[in-house]
Amino acid sequence: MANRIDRALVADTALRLLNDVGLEGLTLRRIAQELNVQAPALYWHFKNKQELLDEVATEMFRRMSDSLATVEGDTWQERMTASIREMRRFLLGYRDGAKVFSGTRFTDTSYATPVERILSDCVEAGFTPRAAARAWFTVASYTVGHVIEEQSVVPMPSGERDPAYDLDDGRRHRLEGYPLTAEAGWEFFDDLEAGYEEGLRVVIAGIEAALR
Amino acid sequence: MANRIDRALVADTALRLLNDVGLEGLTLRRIAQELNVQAPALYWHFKNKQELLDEVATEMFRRMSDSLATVEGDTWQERMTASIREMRRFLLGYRDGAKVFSGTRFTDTSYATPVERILSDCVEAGFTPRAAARAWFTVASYTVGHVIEEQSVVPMPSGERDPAYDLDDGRRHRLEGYPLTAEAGWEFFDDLEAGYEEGLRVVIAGIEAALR
DNA sequence: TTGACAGCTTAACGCTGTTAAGCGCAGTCT
DNA sequence: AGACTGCGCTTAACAGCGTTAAGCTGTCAA
Repeated sequence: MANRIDRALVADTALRLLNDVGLEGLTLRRIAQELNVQAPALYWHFKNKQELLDEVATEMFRRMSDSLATVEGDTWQERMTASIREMRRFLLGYRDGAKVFSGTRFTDTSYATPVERILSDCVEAGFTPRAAARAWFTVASYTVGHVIEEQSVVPMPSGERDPAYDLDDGRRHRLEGYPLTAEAGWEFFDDLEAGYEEGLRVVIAGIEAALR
Repeated sequence: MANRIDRALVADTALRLLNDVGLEGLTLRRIAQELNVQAPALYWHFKNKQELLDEVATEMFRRMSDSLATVEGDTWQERMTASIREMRRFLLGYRDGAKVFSGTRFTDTSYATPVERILSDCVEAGFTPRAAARAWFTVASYTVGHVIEEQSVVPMPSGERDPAYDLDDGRRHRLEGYPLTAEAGWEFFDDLEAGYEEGLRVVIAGIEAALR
């Protein structure tokens, strides 16, 4: 009778749902409900929930692929910066995006096209293949690690901050005697984007200095 | 009758249990069982499971505090490298250590002492307080991001690899036409420690170049 | 001796991921 | 045409999850 579902449709739906209910609320029953289907139906298409989440992460990467691969810039530094900046933008675009993305296994090789593009751009700029790979992993690890922290401060893509991270007088008082640590909190939590960008400049500069 | 429990004992027990059962198996009932107590008893000491996990992460950091703060080295580069290397060692020492650690809120200010020590070391070396904070966040984000990926390849502290990440012929065949990507997998998955160290050298070099 | 209250137990709730069994329909083969 | 096959789903159920409510027990103060 009704429309059949497949892996792609499930991943699509789960990804749309993610922004409403978060990773914790992303249950099989909730996904199934959105698809007008019963929960066990999902087991026809995925062997378990982890495999479904892997497909979701893969779909996330597929959606950013074009943006990562088609950046412009005169130097490899500019292009790598623009690429990874796009990746952060996409991760921030999904609730718990970085947590969903990190440590999950891609279900196919659709990631290969944009990655190959980025690596070959580096190689053309004079990197050895190994150095290109290391540059990418380094800048990607930094970005994922940073965005995970960012999303615990600002959980929703819409942008409201978790008040637990407010830099209020309570915090200032608790950290009396630790002036640098107190100021560091301000440096990190006040303007997450500026902080990320500065760290990104650091990593790119490091690649320039240590890997070329 | 029996010994009473408190937050510290619960966090201790949970942390010990973590290596046996992993983050997924770390349930309130399992923790309670280990403490010879019923699960709801934990709610006397924590308002919910997240608060318990926050305490676990805080205890993780407390345990690495001394190692992070007492490193030796002639230059700030050596000392920062040694510090963050210790952090990775500790994170790898707990199953799912990086996932537990990342994005959780510390429950007290016990983190401040070692952080203050590290930041002041940078400031004495000529950093502005803001640059010191940024340097630390950058290198810590890289490390946490990297270790999360590492622990999805090598889940257990004991060291067995997840065979799903084997660089077998299947993978080589799937990535035909993407030579750089194929080699990048080798670069990343073959020797995780060497890869981390090279990325760390990159980040430190970047701090040297962009933040001094 | 009585009362308060910290710290636990027992019982139960609604929810979770997951499995087993069975149903209905599309397409193939005889 | 009619039986058969098997894909894709349903219904029912299970053990275990986090969490809440209520009640019990021992300790200490008044």
